Amino acid sequence: MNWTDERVEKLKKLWSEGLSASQIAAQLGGVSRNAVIGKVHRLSLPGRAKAGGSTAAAARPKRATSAPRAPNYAARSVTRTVTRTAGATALKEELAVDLTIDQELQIDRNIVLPMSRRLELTELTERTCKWPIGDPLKEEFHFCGNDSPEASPYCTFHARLAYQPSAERRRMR
DNA sequence: CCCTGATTCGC
DNA sequence: GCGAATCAGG
Repeated sequence: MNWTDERVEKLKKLWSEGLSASQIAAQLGGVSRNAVIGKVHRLSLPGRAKAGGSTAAAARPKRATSAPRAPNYAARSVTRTVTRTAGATALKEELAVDLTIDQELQIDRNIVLPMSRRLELTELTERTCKWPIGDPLKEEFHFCGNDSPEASPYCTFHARLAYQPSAERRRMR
């Protein structure tokens, strides 16, 4: 694979967006993360903020200091709205999620869903969350990609959604 | 062990 | 210029 103008342009774009070298390599295809890093240097693109940082640390949105969680021992349901733009149309998706106590969600302000690494199908590995996000027919479709423990197909968050016992069953217990 | 970027150096 | 090997780090 050679560095066509197109590929270089894509590299620049993704790098500036804070994707890791390996993620960029996976999206470009046909190159290793070393190749990407090497190219980044040759282009003398700005490096990452701190050396040896982990997952797109520079681009990771910093979370506001967490607000105190309401001490509520009953399960409750929360509806939240996610807005995204598709073309000129703003779509709204509503997710109703059953919350139990001490779920590591932030009910805080806007940041409701755990950040995802927005991995492409080809970027998934044995230990990345394979929870699909978005419409498979659309460009922005991706997978969660967060760490999935113990060869689980999902991260801890999505495993709870995937394997959520029915409300009935929970009441029985 | 998993991952990250940085550097070196033979090609 | 390229990128695998290696290094340094979380």
